[in-house]
Amino acid sequence: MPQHTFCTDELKNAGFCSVCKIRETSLCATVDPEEMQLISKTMAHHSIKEGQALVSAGEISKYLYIVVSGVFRLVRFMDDGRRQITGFVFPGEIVGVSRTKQSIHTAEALEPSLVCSFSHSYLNEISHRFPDIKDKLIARGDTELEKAEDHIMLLGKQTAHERVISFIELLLAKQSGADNRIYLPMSRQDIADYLGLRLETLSRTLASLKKDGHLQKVSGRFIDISSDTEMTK
Amino acid sequence: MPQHTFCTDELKNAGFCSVCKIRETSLCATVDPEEMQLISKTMAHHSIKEGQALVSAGEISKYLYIVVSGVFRLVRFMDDGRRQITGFVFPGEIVGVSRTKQSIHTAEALEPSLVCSFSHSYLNEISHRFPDIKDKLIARGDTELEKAEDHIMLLGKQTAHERVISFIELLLAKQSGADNRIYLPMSRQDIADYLGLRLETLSRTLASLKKDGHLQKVSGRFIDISSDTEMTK
DNA sequence: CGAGGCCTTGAGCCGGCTCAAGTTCGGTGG
DNA sequence: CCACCGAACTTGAGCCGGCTCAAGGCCTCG
Repeated sequence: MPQHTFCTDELKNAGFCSVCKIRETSLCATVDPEEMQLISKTMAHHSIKEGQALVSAGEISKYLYIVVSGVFRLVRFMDDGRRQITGFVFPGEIVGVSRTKQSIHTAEALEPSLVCSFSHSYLNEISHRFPDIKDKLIARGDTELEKAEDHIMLLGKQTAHERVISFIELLLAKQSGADNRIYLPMSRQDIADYLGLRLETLSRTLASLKKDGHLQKVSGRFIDISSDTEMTK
Repeated sequence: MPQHTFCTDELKNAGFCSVCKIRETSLCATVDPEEMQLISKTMAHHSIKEGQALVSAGEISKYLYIVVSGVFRLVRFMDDGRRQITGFVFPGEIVGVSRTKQSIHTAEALEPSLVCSFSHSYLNEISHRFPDIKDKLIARGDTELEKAEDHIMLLGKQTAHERVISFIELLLAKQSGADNRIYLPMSRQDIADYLGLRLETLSRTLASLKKDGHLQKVSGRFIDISSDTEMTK
């Protein structure tokens, strides 16, 4: 597994919340340390293979998943096969919030990933002791909604150039790590389906951004950004 | 006030939850009748004038509003003035779920409307007695997310024709009342900004749907649907 | 070294956009 | 009641950004 991936070996082997990198920013932050110890022993961890679905469209998910490492795409199809990616899910984010309704999209791993899962009934149970959990879930839904609305702005009003730049900035924000170089966990087709563009248009737009000097290098799953320009189209 | 509006006189005069038409489908359904009586007396009702903003982009809303009658548009601008409507809010739906974050859109009344409001702190308080309230809020966020995702599909993958048809079907679902005739509470520009189309394209598409026989009549704020065709483009 | 994905590039087309007149309609004042 | 006005909507003509179809590179893996 190359080290540019979102999935670190460290986490793969750990299996305990104490070393979880995303714990503090996630749901678990509302639970006190002793309780966490307890949960840590009973909670299920899953390692998800590349391409595997965490939740599937039309099914009701009994579990809520927290992505520990890896990236997922949320995919939705129209009857005639047109595919839209409605979002990507990064570490610390949640899949399967709804405990009642059937999911409208499928969540597929883009790379080998780690998630931990809580059954909705268990969450409901411990929410008596930790009422913050429900507040967190409400807040989380709100954040998701903002993401969706940003996406709506992008699809409704932005040009191809703007969309690609927005997308690169999105990834940049997630990957504060390796500076100037961005790793794309997803294929061109995934990106195009997220941006509401055709594969070819995306490719051409990337090429044009390189020619403009916005990007330094575009090669496979890596993009080097020209550090001086702040992507200000 | 013409009777085709979403805002009925009955509700305007009432001011008490007992006659509220949307109570059973909304948040309040989780509260038992006696408590409702109490709330009914203390709760604030507001009548919102056409064009008035319920919440504004960039501001934190201290209140959660339930739309009792009327329709709102959720508006968001880009720096250069491009406008996107990210959604419409119909009776029974909620505005201002977030108690912490500042709103990213403005909610403006499309017609004289009635809302009732709860302060977030009050909601938090009574949620001890009625824990279902938080579950309802979580579920509500989830429904919103589905709406947003439908919108994303529409903007990302549908043609102009499909978008207009989807929109008409959306209104049809909200207005189960007067059959075959749809009333548009919003302007053409609002619809266009919702659908990610230009005003002119929307107008032309409506004209073409009429010529195709999908629509019988398109005149101002009314659309008559050809009852035989089930809009199956 | 060959096969098969995945990505890029090319050429031409078309759906929706732009710019620019009309047209309709509700409201307002004479 | 009519004349006028402005806002909202429709229609027309031409253009262009992104799509389609098709070929050509470039990795990866066997």
